[in-house]
Parts: sequence; structure tokens; C-alpha cells
Amino acid sequence: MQYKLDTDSISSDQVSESAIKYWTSGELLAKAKEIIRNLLKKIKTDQSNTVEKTIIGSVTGEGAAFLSKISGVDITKDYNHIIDRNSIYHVLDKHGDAAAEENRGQIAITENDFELIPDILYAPDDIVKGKTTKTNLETITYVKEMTDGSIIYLEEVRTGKKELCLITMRKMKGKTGLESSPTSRRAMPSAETESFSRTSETTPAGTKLPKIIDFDILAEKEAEKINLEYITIATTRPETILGDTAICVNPTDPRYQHLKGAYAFVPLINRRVPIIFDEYVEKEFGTGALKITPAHDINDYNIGLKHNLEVVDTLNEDGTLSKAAQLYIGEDRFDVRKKIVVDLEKSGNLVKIEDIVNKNGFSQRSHAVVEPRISTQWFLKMEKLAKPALDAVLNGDIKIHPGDRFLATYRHWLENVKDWCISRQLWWGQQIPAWYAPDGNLAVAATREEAFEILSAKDKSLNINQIWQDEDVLDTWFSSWLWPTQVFKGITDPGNSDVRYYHPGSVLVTGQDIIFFWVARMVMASLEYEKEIPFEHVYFTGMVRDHLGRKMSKSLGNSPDLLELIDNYGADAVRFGIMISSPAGNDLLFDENSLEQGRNFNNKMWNALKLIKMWEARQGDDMADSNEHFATRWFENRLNQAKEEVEQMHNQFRLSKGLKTIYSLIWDDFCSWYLEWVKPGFEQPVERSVYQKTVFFYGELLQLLHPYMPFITEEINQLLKEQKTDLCTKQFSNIEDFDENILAQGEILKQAVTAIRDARVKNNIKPKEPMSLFIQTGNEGDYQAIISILQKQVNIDSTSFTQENVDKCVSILLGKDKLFVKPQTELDTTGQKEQLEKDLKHFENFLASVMKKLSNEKFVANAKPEVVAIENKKKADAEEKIKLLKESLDKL
RNA sequence: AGGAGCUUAGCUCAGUUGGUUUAGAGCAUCUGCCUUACAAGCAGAGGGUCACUGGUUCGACUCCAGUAGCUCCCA
Repeated sequence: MQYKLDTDSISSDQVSESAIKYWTSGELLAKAKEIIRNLLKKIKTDQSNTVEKTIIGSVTGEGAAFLSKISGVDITKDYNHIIDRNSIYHVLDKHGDAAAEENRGQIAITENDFELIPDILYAPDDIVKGKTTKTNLETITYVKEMTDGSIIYLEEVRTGKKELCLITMRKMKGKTGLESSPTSRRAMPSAETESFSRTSETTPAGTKLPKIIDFDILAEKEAEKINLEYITIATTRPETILGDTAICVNPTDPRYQHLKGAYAFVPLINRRVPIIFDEYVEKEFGTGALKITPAHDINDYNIGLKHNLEVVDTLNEDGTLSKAAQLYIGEDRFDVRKKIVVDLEKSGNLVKIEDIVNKNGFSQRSHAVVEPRISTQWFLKMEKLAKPALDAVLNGDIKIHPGDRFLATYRHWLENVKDWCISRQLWWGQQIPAWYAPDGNLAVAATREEAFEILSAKDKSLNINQIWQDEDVLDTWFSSWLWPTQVFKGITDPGNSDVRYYHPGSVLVTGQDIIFFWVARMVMASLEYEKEIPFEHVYFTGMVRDHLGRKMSKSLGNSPDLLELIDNYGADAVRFGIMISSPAGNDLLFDENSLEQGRNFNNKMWNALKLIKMWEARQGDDMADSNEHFATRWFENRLNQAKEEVEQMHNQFRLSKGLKTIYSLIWDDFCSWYLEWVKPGFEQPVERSVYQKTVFFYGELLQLLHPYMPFITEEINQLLKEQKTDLCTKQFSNIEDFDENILAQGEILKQAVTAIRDARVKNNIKPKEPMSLFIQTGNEGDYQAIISILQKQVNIDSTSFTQENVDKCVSILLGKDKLFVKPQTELDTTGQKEQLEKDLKHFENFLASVMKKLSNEKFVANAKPEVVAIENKKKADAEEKIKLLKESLDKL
């Protein structure tokens, strides 16, 4: 630590106001800022990630947010090289693979760098939650004991927005404690624990390599009290031997067969403990012998129950050793961990020390190491509840989307369901309605009075003031699972009209991360209390992550500000951006590019409206057989086709695909093609029927899009023409059949337009220069239908059909048809030749691949006849095209 | 330790029973256009041995197994 502390103010063990010195904007803060800025600068510029630069610590999410705040640089956003726990974990594992680091945009930080970051940010020893004040600020105090014995306090004030800001840094001397250990591993909400590889020595950062300590235990055979033996076990937490009540070996392990019925003495305290045999122990792992500490490991606890072992709790809640430990009473667990090694060596029980890496649970908030302790918790038996909930999904009553993707997860969890621990050691929430009497009796009841009634029946002398309620609160999910039912009072007022009307619902939309916590349990609750499923479909949305793939989190500060995004892009564009890039169930890496796409789409739709409104006052009489009639017929069919596609996608809950289809329908088919086809010439009138159909089409498109982009569609729909209903209440119209023939003609038209435009570009023919068109085809009818639109679109002044090849033309291959376009000016053939040769090459390669298949006798013999027919058709088509291309080349 | 999933163009992702005119879109890049709704646009172009290895098959991006990397869940 670099901070020099004012030792004068360190006076007594008592925390007193006078001992507090405020550093609001003093040297300490200035120094910290400087250090952090230098570090960030170094991280940003340093490109050399070498093996020597090994990580030794981490910055927490809160620390990162703090660093951002204090340095004025958003390190979670502006830096490619992020210091976060993942990168450190990665480096620890990979031991500094420079290339891999570079790929991931991460960088290793040296030990020296890390010492510069205030320790308090890294691992406070204690965390004290302060009061909530009038202004609704929650104060959290971090405590860190420095090497010189002084203590640093860091106060964090969280506003309603959970914004982190530093108001004071002050130091004082006083009583400090470790993170109070959770009373049981099971009781610790897993969401608040994080575990990651770190050294087995769980002392704070800066210590050296981990150790594994083996020691001997004196063994004594009950039968023959003569032979003295030792049994060796390995442990990473040697101080817990004081709580050992057995040694366990595998019953089939030949090494220990002779120890049946034997006892051993725990070193230092000489507690006599049995040697038990249980298959839980893996023979291959360690020495094959395992010390059993029921009070401090849930697995050991279960073995203890099985073998009737004593439970010796050697830890106090503050992490110091209790009287039951017999030795080192009142000393800190980490200090004892070191001391006991020395003492074991002195007593001759230490065999060797090895380095290993193991995993520890860490409290998310304080980063103190979680020490498992055994305590009483409330559990809900799940077995009977799980079966119906599993069946409901397996037999299809409840359908999970997307597909079977999460079905496997759901199934696996329910098939291996464990009893639900509903106790939480938190200071908020609904207190567990269980009451205890001094004699150990217990009652579950709604109120103290009811509980007293039950308890006093057993003990007449009991006074109501003598009973107390369980201090723990219920898991928050314990109320959530009742949601589908109890939100309509289905449990407290069974069968009431609301619950009968609203239960079951149709679709649950939620995230896949709470598939067990909530979804499965809601199914259980509804089946239990309502005897029916709570909903028919479950749709899992993707999880929004940042551009580095990290979860959005308040503490990391990587969540985008939605209101700001809406200001910048518009609400519909934000909706569009999220939905277009979130295929069902897949994670979505948030990227503002997709919002931009949404904004552009909005703009496109406004412009389409502008164009149509320009026509409103320019309507003219219908002409007998104008080209526009093909356009309206075509779009009507295309619209029905697309509506059908969209409906299918919605039925399958493929929302992003549905949106993509509509997007392309509006932008490409409607704006790029249809509107261009019906667009009248400069200052020309538009036919009345065409105008009306166009307005109708646009209205239909807006309605299709409305669920995705509700605001702009409603707005444009109202501006388009006077409406009797709003889109949000309007029912979708029926989907009509569509004519494949007209759609196919539309495709020919699109392709012809594209090909002729392309020919102009490739041959340097100006768009304004009119050309003549000659068509060589077996289907003149298809072209008759589209010819006038085609002429207008690509500036053709005359069209004729021909059987021959035409000279001085650009020839275009369109399917099996051939188009010849003739410019007025002399044609430069070099570009055309290049293109033809390229095409020829392509088709020759294609033909070769087809021939390879067809010349394979096994293919012809085994493949389905229709598949062979397709290949034959491909062959014929390719040969035809090659022939035509060669002809064209010869002409040049 | 176990479970689930992912890996396709520079980026984000489509690709529905194995054969669909030798893999598609948006963004980004490059080229040409201020063409009378739209430069937040229009017309084009380049870019992929579908993570790797093996297997099944006449045929694999697609099915199976293994490997590697990544992610999540539960310990």
C-alpha cells in the first residue's frame, strides 16, 4: 500500500467521532486519482503481453465503476483492455498466452501495477450496511485493515439509481471483523456467491503460492492396542481438523481394509474419532482418506448424518475460532491456518506441503471467503411437486420456445430436483412464519397468537412473550412462484371469478436464467393449487449483453441508458434494434449499429408516406390497360405470401425472423420495387385505383409491423388517411391465397431490371441514354405482362421479340432467356467480354460439380429419383447457359 | 465434479426433416451516383476450405463421436 496514514488520530479501540478524520478531497483522493490515471494510461498503451506479466489480483465490478468515477474515464467502455475478474481468471488458467489475450482484447497486469490500486477496492475485510436516510440514500461502508494496524473506511452512497459515488474516505482505529460467514452453504443465495479459481490460501491478495498440507494422524486399532500406525489425509483448510469427527475411506480400498472398526486421534487435541467406510470417498483422489468435518462442509455433514457423527462447530460467526475448537480460541481462521501448520510440524504430524489450486466461494458484495457452517434451515420437499411439472412439459401441455433447446435443461433439473431451501439470512423480506418456544418446540402459524395457541397446548406454563419467531426470511422466489395464482387471490379465495377467468394464461415471456427459480416453480404451484397449468407457452428471450459479451450489470456500469438511446434513435428504433438481433433464446450482444438500422428504417417509412401523400392531390382517371395494373396485382399477391410467412414465424415464436421478413417486405418489395413501378412520370397524375390500392397496401404493411414498432406505425397510419380504428386495436385481416404465376413474373421483372442496370454500369452506358431491347424467350407472355414497367425502369424506348442473336448489343442471360440491349452509341466490348468469361467459368465449374455427381454410379443408384432428376435438370440448364455464353463471346 | 449450449464473411447473426443453380442478411469496407420520397439514400463490388479431427452416407454447414475455445446453470 502506498498510502501514508495519519497515525496520530489512531487512539483507542473504541470508535469515536473524534477519531474520524475526513479526507473528502484531500491528499488521499488526489493521490489515488493520479495512480489510477497512470495505470489506465499504461493499460491502454501497453501492447506487450508477456508471460512474465502474471496477474495477481482483480478489480471488482464495483471497483471498476469506482475507477471510472474517480478517474473520469469510463474504463468499462472506453478501453479495449478491461480489467475484470474474467480476464484474471483467464490469465491464471492460461498463464499468459499473449496471442489469446490480444484476441480477447484483454491484457495482463503486473503485480506492481496492482499494488497501486487501493486495497480497499479489491478486498475489504468487512462491509457494514448503513441506514437508509430520508433522501433514500443507502450507505455502505467497506472496512479494510492495513498492515500497520490502521483501518480504512470507504463509504459508498447508493442513490435510488444505484449510482456509485464516493463521498468520504476516512480512517480510524477500531474493532474490525471479517465478513460474517454465511451460516450454511445451502443458505447462501447462490446469486450472491461467486467462486473462481484462486490460491488455496484464502488470505487477502498479495500472499504467495498456495499450500496443501498433509499430516499424519495417529491410528489405533481397537482390537490390538499394540501396533501404532498413521493414516495420512490431505487438506487445504488444516485449521478445520479441530472440528473433525471421523476419517472416511472407501470400503473397497485395499490399503485401508485392516482399519475396519479402528479409531484415530486428531493431532494436537487428541480427539478419538472413528474410521468410517463410505463410497463417497474417491480412492484415486488425494490419499484416499478424507477427514470429516460435519460442521463445516455440507457433504461432510451428510456423511455425518449417515454415520451418526458428532458435530463440532469450531467457528464463531465472525470467523474466529470458537471454544469448541479447544485451541486458538478467538483467533482468526486465516491466522490459525498458518499457525496450525507450524504446530503440526512441531508435533511431527506434517508430511509435506504441496501447491494446488482449488475453488472457494466468495461473497459477491464483500469478497470475503465464504466459510461453510451448518445451521438449521427450512426446506420445501420438491419430489411430489416436480413430477407433475415435468409431465406437463413432456406431454406438450406447456410448450417451451425456442424448440427443445431449454427443454433438456428443464427436464434435467426436475429429474434431479433437490429440496428447496427457503430460508435466507437477509435483513429484509418476509420473515419465516415459524415460532419457537424455550423448550425447543416449534409451530408454524400465521401470527404470534396462533403460534402461541399451538405451543401452549403442549406446555401450559408458557407465556406468549417467551416465544420467538425464526429470524430468517423467505427466499424471494417463494412468493414469486405463487404469482400466476395468487395475483388473482387463487389461494386465499379459491375459485373466485378472476382466477377462473385469467388462469391459465397463454404465454409467459421471460429469461432462460430463471427457468428453475421461477418458471418450473410456477408450474408446480399452479398444478398444486389450481390443478391446472399456469400458461400454455413459455417464450425465452435472449439475454442482452454488452459488446464484450458481459452481462449487463448495474455495478459494472455497462448497461446502456435506455432513455438516452430513445432520445438519440427513437423508441421504435430501439425496439427494432433489440428485436432484429435477438433470435429466440440466443444472447444478444448489444450494439448501437442495429439501432441505427432501425432509425434508418423509420426514415424510409416517413419518406414513403411523403411520396404517397404527394400523389393524393394528383389522382387521375384509370387507364384501360396500364402497366401499373401488373404492379398492384403483383404486390397484392406478394403481400399475402409475406403475411403467411410472418404468421408462421409468429406461431413458432421466431420474432426476429418475423421482423426481418416485414422489414424486407417494406423496404425492398414495397419501397424499392412496387412504389417505383407505380410511380407516375414527372408531374403526371396517378391512377385513382392505383392510389387507393397503394394506400391500402401501406396500411396493411403498417399493421403487420405495428407490434414491433407501435409508435411510428400508428402515426403514419393516421396520416395516410383518416382511420376509424387505431392499429393497436384493429384485427388482422384474413390471409388470401396468392398466385405463384404472378409472383414468378414479378421475379423476372426484378431480375431483368437488375441485369439491365448492371449491364449499363459494366459497359459505361449512361442511365439517361435510351436503349433498344430484344428478347429471345420461349415465354413471350411473361414478358408481355411486365414490358411497360421494365421499359420505364431501365430507360428502354423500344422492345421486340426475336429468335436470333442481335449484333452490337450487350447480351444478358436471364434464366434460359436472352436479353439484348442496344445502346445508341458505339459499344465498348472489353467490360462485356470480361463479364462473359467470368460467367462462363462459373457455369463450367458448376457443370463439373454436377457431372461429378451424375457420373457416380452409386449416386444414380441410391439417391431418390427426384433428386437425380434435379441434378439432370441442373446439368441441362448449365449446358444451355454455357452454349449461350459461348455464342455471345463469339459475337464479340 | 456434473449439466446445458454456442463456434458460418471484419462485426452481429440467418440457414425448418442431409441433395434448393457450388452458403444468405444487416452493419462495416471499396467503387460510382446530390436520378424529380429518401445521401439516415440509390446502383454495384470484394470478402467465407461453415472451429478442428474422425465417422456414418452415393452425398454433410446440416447426423454421430472426439478435441479445442467460449458462455451459462448447479455444486
